[in-house]
Amino acid sequence: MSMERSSGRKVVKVATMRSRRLDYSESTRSALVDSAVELFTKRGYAGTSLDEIAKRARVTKGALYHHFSGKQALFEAAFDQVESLVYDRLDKIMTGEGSPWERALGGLNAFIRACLDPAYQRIAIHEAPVVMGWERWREAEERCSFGLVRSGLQSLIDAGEVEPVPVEVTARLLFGALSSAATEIASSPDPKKVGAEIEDVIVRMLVRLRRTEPDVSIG
Amino acid sequence: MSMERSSGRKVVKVATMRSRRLDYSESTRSALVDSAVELFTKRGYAGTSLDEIAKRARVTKGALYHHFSGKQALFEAAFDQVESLVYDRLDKIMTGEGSPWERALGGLNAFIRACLDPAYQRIAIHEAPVVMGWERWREAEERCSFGLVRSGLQSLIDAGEVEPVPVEVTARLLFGALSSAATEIASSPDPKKVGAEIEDVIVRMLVRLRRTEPDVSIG
DNA sequence: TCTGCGGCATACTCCCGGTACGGACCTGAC
DNA sequence: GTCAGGTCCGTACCGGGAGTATGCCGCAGA
Repeated sequence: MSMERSSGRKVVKVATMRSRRLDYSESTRSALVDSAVELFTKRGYAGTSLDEIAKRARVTKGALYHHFSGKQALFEAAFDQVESLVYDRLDKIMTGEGSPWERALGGLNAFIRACLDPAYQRIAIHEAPVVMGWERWREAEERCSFGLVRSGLQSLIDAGEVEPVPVEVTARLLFGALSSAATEIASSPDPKKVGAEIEDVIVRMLVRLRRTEPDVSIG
Repeated sequence: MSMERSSGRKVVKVATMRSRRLDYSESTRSALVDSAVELFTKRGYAGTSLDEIAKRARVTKGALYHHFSGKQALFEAAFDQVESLVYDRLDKIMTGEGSPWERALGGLNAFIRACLDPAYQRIAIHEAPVVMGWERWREAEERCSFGLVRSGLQSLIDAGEVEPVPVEVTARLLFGALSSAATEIASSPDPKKVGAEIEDVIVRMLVRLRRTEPDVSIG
């Protein structure tokens, strides 16, 4: 974003310096992605024209097609941006400190909070499977949010915290429940309240799966 | 479909008889819906043109726009058709004979089998929320499949079969899990196997919620 | 038999995704 | 310096598809 000129100050040229051109190019690219995220979130994929996106990024379709092969590719870039933000947050929690149980609960809570973001909602959860095609979406989620859900569940089992359920299937069901819950939360008049209710029900479900009954510390 | 002429046989005109014109009209309408279901299932909403749909129904866009206000309206008609088929089957089971527990398990099984139908998959579960808008989709599901899930859960609780969980939220989570499972099942190389696995996990979850441990007759 | 209208076809308009091409500007070679 | 080549982006255009305007054809009611 900061595109200030060096205002006369002589800059030392260390080795092959990164060209200013490349900075500009990257800047317009990210402007396009930002614009896409915003408009796709507001009006959806089908309801947004490339001209609008380009205009909002203060360029033309020419620039857009220089950076992206088409509308779908731009959508995927927007998807990546939105998804990676959530992933980073979750990953930090899930691989952080605390017991597997605490980390799982923390991750659950973080995911539900992430679902309050309209962009994540509409782009990553709702439209992505339709726009990108389900196969491709699943593949992408494999490396992102869903991957964390599965590994979280796996470590709970490994740690002997919960009974050995079939990981793959259970994780998919859990992720599906969470995804739909996401929409429910975001479109409810009181998202925080509904979010808390949902979290509560899921935690109680998990507790039921627990082996060690004593010392059940629910968030 | 049966458009046979009366072949000369004199037909008695009882009161105001249903006009032949109306039969024709209704027939083309349903032909359009059938065509839409088939093409939307194969190529998706965005990938299907109205000309294709009309052509497959052996009419033109003119007829299409006579019966439907636009592409979305036609999609909703296709949605209704696909959804009502599944609903009828489920409703028959859920309100049929047997204990609440048996009926719930039967309904679950029927739903998973319904998910093997590509049309239900793609139209009702996948694209409907995006095409119709999530609000409208939710409203429609309220009266259809989701309504059955909730009422099924409710009667389980009323009958004292499972512990009194928050019905609304739990039903939503369950429905979300089932919906995503639907896709998983249909796009797997061995749908029947995956379907059975998923059913198994969900049943085990329900069993955990059960109050009366003895005499647990699963499937 | 005439009129009205429901059912449908034809011929367009407009919007939008995608393509072709050209021009500005930077960069490196000589 | 300058010239070639390449990157970055704007402009003009094309084709397809959703939606509209309009008119014909034939059945229904008088």
